[in-house]
Amino acid sequence: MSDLDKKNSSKNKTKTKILDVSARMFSKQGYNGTVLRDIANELNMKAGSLYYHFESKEQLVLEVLNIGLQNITDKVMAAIDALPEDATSRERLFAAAKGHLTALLEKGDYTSTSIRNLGLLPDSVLEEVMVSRKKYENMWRTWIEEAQAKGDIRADINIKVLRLSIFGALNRTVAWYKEGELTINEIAEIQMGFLWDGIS
Amino acid sequence: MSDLDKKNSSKNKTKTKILDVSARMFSKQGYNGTVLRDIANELNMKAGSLYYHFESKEQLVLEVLNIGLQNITDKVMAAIDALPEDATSRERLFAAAKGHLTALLEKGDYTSTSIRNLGLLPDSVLEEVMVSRKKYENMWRTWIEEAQAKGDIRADINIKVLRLSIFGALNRTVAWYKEGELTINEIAEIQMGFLWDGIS
DNA sequence: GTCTATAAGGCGATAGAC
DNA sequence: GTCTATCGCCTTATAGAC
Repeated sequence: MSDLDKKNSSKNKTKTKILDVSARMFSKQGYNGTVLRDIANELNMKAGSLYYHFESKEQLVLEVLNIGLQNITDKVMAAIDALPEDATSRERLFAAAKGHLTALLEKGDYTSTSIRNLGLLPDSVLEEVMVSRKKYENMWRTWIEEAQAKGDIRADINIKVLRLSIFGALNRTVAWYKEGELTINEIAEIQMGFLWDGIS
Repeated sequence: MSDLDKKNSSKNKTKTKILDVSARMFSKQGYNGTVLRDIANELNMKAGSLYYHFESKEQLVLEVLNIGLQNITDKVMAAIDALPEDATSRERLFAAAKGHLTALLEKGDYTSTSIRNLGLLPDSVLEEVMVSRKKYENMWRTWIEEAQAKGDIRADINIKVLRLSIFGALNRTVAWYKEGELTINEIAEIQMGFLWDGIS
């Protein structure tokens, strides 16, 4: 039995449901603003029962964060891998942005838990999640450096500030995105378009 | 005696100190992650004593939020007012961004409390602070609309997404800014430069 | 696997002494 | 204005029945 099968087997169905509800509440109300009783209530369970599946609240939020980061990494990697070998820097960065934003807004409860709570979590949790977070950021760093090396991003551009500005603009989208008006891909296209081509 | 004098008179010195400490802790640890005993401890006081100055924790955070918004509005308005009559759209928006970022990073405890906690606060607090927040956002909306009307921002630019992207990029700066490397004005200049001129 | 019951401690807030 | 003392409630977490 593969890891994936195990994850979705009935054995762990309850655990998955707990994670889903937790992700939703952590991302909406914050880690400190979410109490285990609320999570249990939503599942018609009692708070104590959660401890059969998780050994602590910290462990629970840690799993949510790890799944979120995995989701976003997978989505962005898939978007990049789907590109042809000879894709331009522009295509590469726009594809990455679309993947990032899709993971954030579509299955966003897990991913936006980290955005909403980063800096507000117990230190022990933060430390554990930082490693994979740095890895994800490094992927972007690489793509941006390559684009600048090829001359597709001007040499005078501060790419550290650029990367942080991209994350800033994209991540903030969770605070104002409403389904219906613009598609996720359109928003990513618009936001990256500002940066790539300018607005003037 | 003017309002300003009253604010700084010895009569309200303690209240001001409580606000300062509260702003720092709310912005760093979040509203729900900050307990009144921590605030009192920092001031060599007991938690109960805070209630001589504030009627509740909600009232306390509300005052912090209002001061923060006032700070940022004042700073941005001052930056705009300092411009000559015939300033260009570019100068206007860059000046606003510098003012915004300065208020955010320099006296940032008050201002970043709202950024850090928005959506994680009691509804009653959120409602009260929304009015002035909308007013501030409307100032930006106006400047951006005027710039597009003058043709300084291209007609095909989605200015709603633009405004939200500017806030996203600028506000996120609180998460990574370190004194020493780049000045606040340089960061604002760089970030607005990406948007105005593009990076390619 | 989930329940009830409860421990052990933290929280915001209040009352009254000083 | 600040203190001590405490109330009433809520929180995470555990133990043992079912």
